[in-house]
Amino acid sequence: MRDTVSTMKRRQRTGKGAPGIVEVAARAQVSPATVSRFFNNPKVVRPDTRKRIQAAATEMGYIRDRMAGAMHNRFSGSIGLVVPTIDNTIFSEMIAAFSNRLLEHDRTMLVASHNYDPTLEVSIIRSLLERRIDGVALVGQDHMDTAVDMLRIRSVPVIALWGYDENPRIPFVGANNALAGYRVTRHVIDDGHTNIAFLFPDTHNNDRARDRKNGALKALTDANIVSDKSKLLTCPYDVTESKAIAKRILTSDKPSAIVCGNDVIAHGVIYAAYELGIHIPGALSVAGIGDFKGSADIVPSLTTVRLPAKRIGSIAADTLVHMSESGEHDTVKNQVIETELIVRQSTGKLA
Amino acid sequence: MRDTVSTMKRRQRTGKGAPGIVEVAARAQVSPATVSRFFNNPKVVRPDTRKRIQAAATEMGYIRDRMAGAMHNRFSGSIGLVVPTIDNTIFSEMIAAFSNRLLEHDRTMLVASHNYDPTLEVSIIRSLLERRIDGVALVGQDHMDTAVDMLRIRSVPVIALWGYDENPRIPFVGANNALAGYRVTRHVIDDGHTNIAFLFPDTHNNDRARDRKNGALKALTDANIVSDKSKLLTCPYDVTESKAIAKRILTSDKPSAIVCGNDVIAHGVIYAAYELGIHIPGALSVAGIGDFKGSADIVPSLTTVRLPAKRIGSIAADTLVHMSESGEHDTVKNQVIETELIVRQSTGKLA
DNA sequence: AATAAAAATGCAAACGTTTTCATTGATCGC
DNA sequence: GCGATCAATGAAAACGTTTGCATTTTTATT
Repeated sequence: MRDTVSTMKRRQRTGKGAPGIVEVAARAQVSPATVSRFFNNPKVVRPDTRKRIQAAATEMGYIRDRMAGAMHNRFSGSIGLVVPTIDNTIFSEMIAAFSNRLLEHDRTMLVASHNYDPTLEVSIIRSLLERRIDGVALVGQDHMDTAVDMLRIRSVPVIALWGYDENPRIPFVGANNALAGYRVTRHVIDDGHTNIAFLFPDTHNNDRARDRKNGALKALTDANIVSDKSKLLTCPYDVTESKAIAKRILTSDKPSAIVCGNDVIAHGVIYAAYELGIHIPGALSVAGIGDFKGSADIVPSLTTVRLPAKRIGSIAADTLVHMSESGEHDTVKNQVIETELIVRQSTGKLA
Repeated sequence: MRDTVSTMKRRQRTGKGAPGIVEVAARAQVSPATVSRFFNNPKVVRPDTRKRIQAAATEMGYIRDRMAGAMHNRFSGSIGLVVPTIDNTIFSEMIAAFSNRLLEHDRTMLVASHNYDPTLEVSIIRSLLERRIDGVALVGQDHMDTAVDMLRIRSVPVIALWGYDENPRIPFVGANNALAGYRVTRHVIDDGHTNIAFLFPDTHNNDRARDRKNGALKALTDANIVSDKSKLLTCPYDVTESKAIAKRILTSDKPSAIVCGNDVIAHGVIYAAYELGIHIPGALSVAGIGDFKGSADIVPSLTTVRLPAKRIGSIAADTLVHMSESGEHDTVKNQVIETELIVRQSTGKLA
């Protein structure tokens, strides 16, 4: 009798007819425990029982309730990814790779973006923690202590993406951004340019941009070129803005080369040059960092440094899954992704 | 005594020292029930009690466990978004908007991509259902029956994005893609072009593309232009591929205008023309659909039809939250987003 | 100040699984 | 063919909340 009441209530809750593990068990003539085992560790149940359960489950359209399971399990099956922005090419390729790889591990991804606001990041992490995520990937090493502490206390596996640090507080999967900045600048210098402008994003709360910029400036000093403050411009990751800024600088300062914090910025610069009738690479060399989708196709094709976003995403997903499964949170090695200078048609020797 | 055992076990499970609702209750000198009420419906607890609980919670760094809560609650606080691809500009702007709006509603987003594979879509939906999502947004109306049924049976709110349908099986938030295709083609025709090529993606499992293409072809027949099969090309949403295909067609068929299934394809066409030294719009008109980020900045700026991706994302998030809260799954009205022809410099009168 | 009504809180039973422990059934060596 | 081992299953106690109902405290009314 009481069974009926409870069942009815459940039905109402979950919709018309969503069966639970006990309904499946009843139909398969086994106990709920066995059904549970069937789903979590099939090999411990005898083949013919397996078949019966499988049949019952599909016939009834059973879908497991991982939330209920997670209460014992410690694992929710979801992994978080916290990025500055989702719709920027910089991250969207990585997000996609991360998500796809997670799917292969039978995990789901919770993503959220904080727009470079560390406080918002904290509340996002809190919100993820409320959902019992099995691990989180953050971008870079610049985070509020609160954020890192919350994760540490609950011993949730964390890794930092993109950044590179000799002595990181969070293990990372990333590339040496300073080197990337150095290399691309060095390439431009090797082509004979000395009047070089730089378009980099705000380095506040953004260690990747900071490293790249520092690397770029180091190449300058190494070559004994005095860097002029007026040639060091701040520019967000946005084509429209970079195009506007580039137009300004190209009509006033007239540098012979522009090094950009990433490819999106460089795209804007190329468009600006086009509109002003400045020939690339004849009158102006342009270089980016990142090698985004489209950088090989734009005309002229863009000289840049390849930072394999997809690989970072996949490796991050693998690592996080491994960390959560093995419980080895501290023995994780930092993973340095190699970068590569890609010389294309947007840069050339100074005439 | 037994309390100690259980507590120790929990600690081990959740990490070193993550307090639960009962620990907070103890410290605040109230019952767990009251703490629960405090978090779910603060106004039912007396102000001074509220203060005590708040204090205890922050001091102990308590983070609620929504999974446990969800077992009674019916709501998990997560909403799913299933898209064909994540890293394509077409969707990433929408995903970002969806996510941000969800965050404002104190919900989190589970995203996954299926790469236009309906079977994979089904298993993604299953996986989301296992996580007890409160609602799902899908893209378009082309889905396997299994997918829709699984959701219906559990009465999980669903909406379809982007698509438009007179008589949709899923309520939608989208734009009239056929009209968009019609308008942009019509514009090109009005400029005097008759030798028009079309670059559209595979319309299999993609009602948006299908509608756009049909709209475009309708504009053709309405203008009594015979559409030549050889001018109707299939091209994925990818700059590299569209550039290659465009180069081919521009050296053989030499159309005076190319209408593209979306802006990404159009970007590729513009690059192709550049490389071939074909002047736009002098010798070739190019038009896209979508008005993506960058389409206003590319040189020449792209004539296209604006389909406000961000608005679709935000509205979808709002609608889904409302549906899940109110339980009104069936009274939801379809929401048509208006499109707008944006004439820029990539199209011009036939000389 | 006493009583009725309302508001706040506590108790304990859910929620749908997983998992330990115990039990049953099968298998094997002799 | 018999006990001994091992594999497969079942019964029941968790997991950390929420919530209906009962109880206490507060407030309003006279």
